[in-house]
Amino acid sequence: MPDSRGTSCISITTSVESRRPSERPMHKRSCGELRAVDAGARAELSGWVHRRRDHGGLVFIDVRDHDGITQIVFAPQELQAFAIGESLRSEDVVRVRGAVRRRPAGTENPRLPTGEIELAVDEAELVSRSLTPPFPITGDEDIDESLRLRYRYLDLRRHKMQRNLRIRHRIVKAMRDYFDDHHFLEIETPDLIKSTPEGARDYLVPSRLHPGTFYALPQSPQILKQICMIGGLGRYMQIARCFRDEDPRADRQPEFTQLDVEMSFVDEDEVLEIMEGCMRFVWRRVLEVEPPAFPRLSHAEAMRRFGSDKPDLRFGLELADVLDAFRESEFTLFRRLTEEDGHRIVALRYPGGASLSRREFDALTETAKSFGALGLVHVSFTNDGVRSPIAKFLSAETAQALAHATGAQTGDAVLLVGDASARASDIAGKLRLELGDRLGLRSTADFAFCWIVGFPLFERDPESGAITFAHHPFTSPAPGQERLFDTDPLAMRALHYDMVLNGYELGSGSIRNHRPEVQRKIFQLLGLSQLEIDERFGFFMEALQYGAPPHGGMALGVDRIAMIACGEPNIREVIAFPKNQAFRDMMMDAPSPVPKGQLDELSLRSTTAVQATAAGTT
RNA sequence: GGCGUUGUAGCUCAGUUGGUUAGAGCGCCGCCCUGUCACGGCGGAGGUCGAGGGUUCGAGCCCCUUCAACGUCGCCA
Repeated sequence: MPDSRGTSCISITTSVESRRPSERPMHKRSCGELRAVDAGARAELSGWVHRRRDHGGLVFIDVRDHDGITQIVFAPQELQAFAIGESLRSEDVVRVRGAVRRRPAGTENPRLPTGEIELAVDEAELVSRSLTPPFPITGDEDIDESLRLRYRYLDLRRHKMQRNLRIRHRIVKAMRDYFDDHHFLEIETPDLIKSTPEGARDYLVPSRLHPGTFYALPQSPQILKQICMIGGLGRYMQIARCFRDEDPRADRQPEFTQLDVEMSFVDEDEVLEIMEGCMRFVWRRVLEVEPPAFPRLSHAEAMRRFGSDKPDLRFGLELADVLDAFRESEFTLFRRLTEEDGHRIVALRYPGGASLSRREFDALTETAKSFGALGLVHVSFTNDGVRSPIAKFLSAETAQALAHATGAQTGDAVLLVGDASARASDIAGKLRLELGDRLGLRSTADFAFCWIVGFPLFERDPESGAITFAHHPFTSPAPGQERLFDTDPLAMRALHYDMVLNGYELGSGSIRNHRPEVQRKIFQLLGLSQLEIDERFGFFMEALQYGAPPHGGMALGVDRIAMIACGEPNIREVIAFPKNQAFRDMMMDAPSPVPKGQLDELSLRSTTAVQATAAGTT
């Protein structure tokens, strides 16, 4: 008896899961499926009314489902069906049956995959009426985003969202397949964990059973995946939700998804290799393009050549150092910069920039100022010679040196930014991106990956002056750096790496500390007392003392990867139910007040009076 | 939290130096139409010009306050 029950269970499951089109009842088809070869067959279609074209005596409806669009035709001879056909309106749900037939010669629609055929309806059922939608589901015009978010279920019907979520699915599926092939285990880690107040702010969840205490939602599964390594699991991956209670930014959600990876007994090269292999696999399989090998740049080199630690390598226009050209210059503003250490004068080639008007250069200068520049010097190389506001201070040799350093030709301009090194790099880096945009060099169809390596282990907080970690406190120093712990920690380099695509940081990773004494030393340098280390990370420090393997890994932002792959400017376009820029869910209206009784149960009392809604007062 | 942009019909938008009854396209409603596919034709309904206050004989337009969306900076293992 148990056997037969088990068998029947399995057979039900199997039959549902394997209902591929060919095995469904003969006439049930999707709206993207029918072709000329199906002419003559009977078919049943279900879907939404996409468009209607009512000719009085003949009604054409485009029916849409997840798979595509098929034209169906209602003729007056079919009395009952025709009455339904005439009554159909946008977004009504309809189920129809009839004969598939080739369209009359000359009326095929080459823009539809199903455009050679149509369904002649003889049986129709109005399954669901729709109110007139607040915005059109057809077409791809931009709709006010708050409307789209409020009626997300309608927005999701639109072609772009269907496409984007499909691409996202394929990306995540490819990631899982890749890591499965490489013998990784997908392991779920808990969402209710301990608050470890470093880095970002935690979301807290009050405990009913333990009044006055809180769980935290994970900012990332960092410690848990390291403990998986200590637990001997070898190779871990997870498509993980992460939660960070930071202030809203355009490209940020309070909860987001990471591809989280950790491996034991590996060095930096092995992690880079496996992660690069993953992205190349995903791009090959989902986008059918083969990205070139990822160049590796040191952090210092990226700042020097591109003015950014996440350089956009889709185009050149690299930063050129021209400090030396101004050592003897009469242009005192720049000559002074040469007289003390720590300054940069960066030259940027602006192809075709010599044709810009004075007014346009003024506007560009304003842009530079918005990046933090004190000013912007431009030098134009024209047929009539060199033109520049500082022309009278520019010797022929200096102009020549600028052209040589940047590769500027006649017709180009050179932009000059002089400042303290870090600021000059930053400003010039942003100007470079501005030029890339103006010249159309940042196509969403191009993909330029790279690695940034050789980060410092620590940096100085610009406000407090305190030493803080550059990545996170579990990052291992590079080999041989440990002797600097007590003498010059800011000079220590870390086994930390970033993956960058098209100017976006996709994520970062590191080799972790597996020796408890090194981990303790780092916590101490960050200013944690022994007591604080025990309270916050005691369980972790203890775990490290039971034979921790060397390990390392990485986390990549899935939302951002999907965004770039889809060519979208915003991660909200690749998330089914995103929150708006104020982190509100406009469909559900969250966050919202809760009934007082619910707070009482949690031993909570709000210090802010919120206008109670109907739901909040019950 | 700072700064910027936007807010006019269901949607996307126009609206002149402040001037009489606020417009267009699409959508919606009605009638006509048997080969359309952004169908077509005729007719119609639909507006607290985001909200509040002010200046003015008169405000969609000018001023102040405020709300919202979006962008941007601060912030963000």
